[in-house]
Amino acid sequence: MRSVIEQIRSSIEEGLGLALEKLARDLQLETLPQVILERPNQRVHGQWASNLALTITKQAKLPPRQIAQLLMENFHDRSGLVQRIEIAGPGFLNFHLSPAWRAEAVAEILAQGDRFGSCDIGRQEKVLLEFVSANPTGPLHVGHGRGAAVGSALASILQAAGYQVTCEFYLNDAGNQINKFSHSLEVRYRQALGQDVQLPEDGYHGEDLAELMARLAAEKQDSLLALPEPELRKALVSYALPLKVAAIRRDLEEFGVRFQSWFRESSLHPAAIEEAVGELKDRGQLYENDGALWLRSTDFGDDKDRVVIRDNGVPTYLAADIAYHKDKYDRGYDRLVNIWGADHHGYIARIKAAARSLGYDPEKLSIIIVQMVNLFRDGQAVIMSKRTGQLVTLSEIVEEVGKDSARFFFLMRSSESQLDFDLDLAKEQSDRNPVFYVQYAHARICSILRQAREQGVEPPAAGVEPLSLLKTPEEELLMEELAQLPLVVGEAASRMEPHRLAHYAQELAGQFHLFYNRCRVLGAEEELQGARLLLISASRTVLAKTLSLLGISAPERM
RNA sequence: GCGCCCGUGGCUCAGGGGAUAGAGCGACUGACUACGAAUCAGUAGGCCGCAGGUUCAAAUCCUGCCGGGCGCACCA
Repeated sequence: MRSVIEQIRSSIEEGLGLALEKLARDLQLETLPQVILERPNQRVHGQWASNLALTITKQAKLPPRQIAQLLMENFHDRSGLVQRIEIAGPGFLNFHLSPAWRAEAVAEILAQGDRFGSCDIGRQEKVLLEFVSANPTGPLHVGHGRGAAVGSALASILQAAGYQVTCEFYLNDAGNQINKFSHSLEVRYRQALGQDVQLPEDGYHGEDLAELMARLAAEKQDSLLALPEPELRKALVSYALPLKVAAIRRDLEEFGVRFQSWFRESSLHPAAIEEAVGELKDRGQLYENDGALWLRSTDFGDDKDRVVIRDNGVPTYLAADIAYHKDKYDRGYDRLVNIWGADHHGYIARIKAAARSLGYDPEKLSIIIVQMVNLFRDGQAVIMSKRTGQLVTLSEIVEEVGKDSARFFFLMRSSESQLDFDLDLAKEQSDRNPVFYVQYAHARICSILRQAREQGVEPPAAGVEPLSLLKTPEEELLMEELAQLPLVVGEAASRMEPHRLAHYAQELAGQFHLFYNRCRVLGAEEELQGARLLLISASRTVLAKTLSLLGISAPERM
């Protein structure tokens, strides 16, 4: 089902399309542009505008305003909600809607409740959304936090936009870094037993591993040292790895992030990798050089060819990742989406090249790059170093500033911009903190509704009629803002940009606060009071829905 | 050197072919004996990094430069 605002838009687009076709016949135009409506940035320009006349002025060999005039004469509106069309500026067509549209839009919100905001641009396509996928060799840090926030919000948004979404975490539980992991574990275990051994330079220096091994040492003393080294390391990994994975899972849950699927890299070893490599070989995409097997990724736009099987016969990380992506493609999704940190952007070309080499459509695979996060405390950048294990973990952030604030900060900027995360601001419970601004609007509404109940004031049955009483500019602006949600969800989904929802939340909250300061709800004349109660109730629904799409709570009291 | 991202009011960032470039914070001035002042109103503040080009129209697209970040492994 399409929302009122979408129906109006498509009705105008359709009418304009027909007008254009007629004009094209009269003037014998050949190529017709697509009719796209835009929201004018100024209210005096109406609710919708089209630049159609400007785009065909050259072809038509007529001045744009004259074309606009012809289009306007040929235009018929099916929705019945277009009140007036004007030609403005260089040749824009501005569509002004009749006031009833706002009441209809708000009535729809009240009728749909938290289902409002959905749209169907996804047409139930199946999407596999992979994100976080951190190595289970250490805790999640801030960077993972941003990826987790963006991924989980995007999942909700895509779902609301009519996609079937599966969230997947790719668990690197095999390969070289597990070897390094096991080495570090052994060192930590021996250290816990009092031995003087040092971590390798490229080992995992986090304190978390030392703690784990101290616990194990307390439990088993030195009994494990009787094992030969490979067995010892294996035993340490099988003790530590599940605990690390569980810790990651717990940190994510506390951050409001859940995965339907945890895909283990180890499940690809060796059969799936051999199969993928075999297929590349059959397709002539591999060659041998210096004892290693190389993928001809330069054929498909990569900077250089890549080793798939090392000269010692061990597959590279890329080989596993190719097998993993082959598996994803073979599972039959319509779209694959990966969210990667900016430090992995150089990897895009080779994985896309690999997909093409296997005969898959690389267009199906989108990779969202999330830029780095810089933490600030007391106005100073917080220095982090992965090598020395000196990093701020996600759980520390959540503990310090709270889940809601952390999520909002991660989500309020475009993913492709670096993010300055001000810890002091994020935990500040004041008007400087945007997340409180939005939540406060919601709490304020709840407070009014609570008092209305206590006073025995009943809002009227929801419908167009009572809502038509709302005529002040603040009321109209609020109603218009509320109606936008399905469009914002659609844009955020199709562009895969969750930050649009965070911006919308702030705008909507702002519009509500403005209304609140200008228009008295309780104590207004009875019918108007009723209408306003309906309006704030719809506002509550839309604010709560927007926040829930972002994974942020909508408190009734603060 | 090559590749990707970013450069927009003092600060942090939206806008990514269209009409007078927006918001928040910060600064200044105002608004609570009525529903939550965690709010609202107003003022000041911009050659949208620079230079070319494409276009009826460029912050937006193209090219080149200049800054900043991140990558450039038979690591993951």
